[in-house]
Amino acid sequence: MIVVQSSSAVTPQPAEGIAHPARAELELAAVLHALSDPVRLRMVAALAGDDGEHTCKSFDVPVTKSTCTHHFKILREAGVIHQRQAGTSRLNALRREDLDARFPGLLTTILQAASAPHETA
Amino acid sequence: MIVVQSSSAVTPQPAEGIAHPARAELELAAVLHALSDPVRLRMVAALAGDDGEHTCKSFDVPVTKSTCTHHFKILREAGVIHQRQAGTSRLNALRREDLDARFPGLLTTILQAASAPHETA
DNA sequence: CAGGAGATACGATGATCGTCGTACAAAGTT
DNA sequence: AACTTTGTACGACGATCATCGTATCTCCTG
Repeated sequence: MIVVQSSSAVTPQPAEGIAHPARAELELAAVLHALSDPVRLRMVAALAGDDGEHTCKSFDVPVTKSTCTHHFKILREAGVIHQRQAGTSRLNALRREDLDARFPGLLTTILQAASAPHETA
Repeated sequence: MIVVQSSSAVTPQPAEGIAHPARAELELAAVLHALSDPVRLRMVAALAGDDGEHTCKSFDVPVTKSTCTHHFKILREAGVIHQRQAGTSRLNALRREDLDARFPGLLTTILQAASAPHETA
């Protein structure tokens, strides 16, 4: 299962219909809303665990596939994650650089808060 | 169930009747949700401006009094603000200490993000 | 006491949300 | 080709939300 990645500048592919907001267009309210759901918070925490890309399947959340897709859409449209197609899978990655540039420290602080005692649910 | 109340005014609700969650009970998701509304974000930013207490009236938000009350309830129940009765007015204050203790840096970071360029709306 | 000011309570309404099931599409695998 | 895997699309549902208008309450002041 080797994914062939081009060595050239891949150009932030729109990937045929997967729309992502530009860095300058990230809205704080949207980001906070995206992170205000326990399921999504868990997803983001998992993504932040190792900065790699995760398939949708690799998340341990108590919802169905449909709901997962829905949550990923919210996260993507808020600019929290980036989605990239790779075969039958869709790889999800945290847009950490963009978020840090736009809202310095926000992501880190929220993830810390999320892993605080009594909040590990 | 029809209750005829207040005909002979008894035991009105003192300031103690306003319920606030304890520090240990603050939930991240609730806080993030409370702050994910532009109007509430503005209110909190105003409260953070000078750490004093603000009456409900003193906020410049484009909603009616009813809606204001609603937003304050959300903020209070999430533990973001503290409300205290003072005469006919209700004084609102940011629960900065509790928030900082529970979610270190969160409030500061969000407020910074809220006052970032392009987000000053 | 009567009136005004500050704020809540109580619907009501239209919008959005979180969840699901089913159906469908694309890319590997056998 | 047929099947499996991975994920989306489309409704649908109950729940919550943000907003408002109006009625009501409490306190202060004339």
